[in-house]
Amino acid sequence: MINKKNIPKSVIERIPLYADYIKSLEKEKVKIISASRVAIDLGLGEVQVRKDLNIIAGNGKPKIGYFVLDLREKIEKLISQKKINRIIVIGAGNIGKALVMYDGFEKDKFNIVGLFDNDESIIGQVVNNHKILSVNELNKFCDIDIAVIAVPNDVAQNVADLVVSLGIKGILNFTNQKLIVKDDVKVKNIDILSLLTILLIEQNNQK
Amino acid sequence: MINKKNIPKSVIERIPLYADYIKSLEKEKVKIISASRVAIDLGLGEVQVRKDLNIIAGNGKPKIGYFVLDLREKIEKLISQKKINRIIVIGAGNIGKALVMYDGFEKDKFNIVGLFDNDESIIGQVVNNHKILSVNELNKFCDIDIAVIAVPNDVAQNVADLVVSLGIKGILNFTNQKLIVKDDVKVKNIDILSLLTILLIEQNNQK
DNA sequence: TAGATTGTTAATCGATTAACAATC
DNA sequence: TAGATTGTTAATCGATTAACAATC
Repeated sequence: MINKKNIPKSVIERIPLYADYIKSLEKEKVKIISASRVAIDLGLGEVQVRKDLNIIAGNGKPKIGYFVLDLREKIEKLISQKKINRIIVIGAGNIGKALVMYDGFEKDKFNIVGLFDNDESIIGQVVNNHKILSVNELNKFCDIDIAVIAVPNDVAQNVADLVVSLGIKGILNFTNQKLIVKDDVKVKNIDILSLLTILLIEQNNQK
Repeated sequence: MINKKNIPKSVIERIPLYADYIKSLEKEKVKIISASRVAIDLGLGEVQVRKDLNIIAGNGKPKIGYFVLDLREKIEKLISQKKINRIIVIGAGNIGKALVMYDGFEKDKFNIVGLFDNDESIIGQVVNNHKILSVNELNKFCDIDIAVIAVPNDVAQNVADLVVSLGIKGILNFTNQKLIVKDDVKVKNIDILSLLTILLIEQNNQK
């Protein structure tokens, strides 16, 4: 694959925001948009948006703006070459089940293709059309883009090791455990207790 | 209240990590710890830890290190004056229910004191000892530290407005919707679709 | 041409890291 | 005293913002 220019981390993190916004513009049949308009609508700085869009798409027309269609295509290409991305969820507890029940995925190019657990007493149960499978069957699945880990903290690292050994390159980690992985594997953490704690500190620190 | 020295955002975000670590040291009866040991155990830079601990506690003893007990007390004070912090969950869908079922809260000084929804057909149901209440009853609750918003996107801002009007100063937002609030109200977003998208971009961008 | 908008270069800001001074 | 560890000051790095140049 041809090497892309490296996009700064901070810009990458804003791409989903732009993606949603561009989608809404297309729905409203807007054809052309200026950076300043985007900035106002998203509550960002104008210069920042101009720079971001330049990095992301890089072909705005002075005096005119950006073609919405082109922006959408450029952003789509950045996000993924594939139309549908395959996700597995490991851990069929409360969080795992909630994810499988969530119906916002299909619309947004994510497809949950497997739900796994190691608890014999629930394997075989069906949650929203997904049969809970044994983790032993994990290796039968291929071409997985992202694994969601929603197991108890103390087995999280083991599960991560397994997932990495299968060649999966993206992990969404719902546990409290900091996962150690090779650095070509990307991990995002959703640590609810930490976020609650940070909220308390920020409240407390502001008085 | 006396004004504290302002702790940088980046340091605040690492405090939960240190807090957990210090707790584990106390469990193992460790009395004294050095910054370099902390750095190794947490996989952080040594200088960063030294600076963080200095900001957080600020009374390390050269040649000795930090007293674990003192670190724990300083961190606790930063996190909250209160022993137990009161949380409400708004939205008794999959995510809301999963949160109420989660049993890691009590141990960690968070207490869910109310679960709310506006769907008449589920109000009155009981989830893990929490009766689902009507959002109309929200105003009967006081002294709430954090509201978790787990409702459909299109009503998220309304719920946020309500929550803010009740004087709540911390929001954990599970919706896709960017919430607009007064700036003395702190918001943390858990946007699963965005995180999945960022994972795809990072994978794609690295090839 | 003049004005609006993009794109680029420079300045600022905050966070991290490196080098060194202080101290028990 | 010497060595280990903290604390501080300076350098570096990345992200944001400001100022300006380019252009349709």
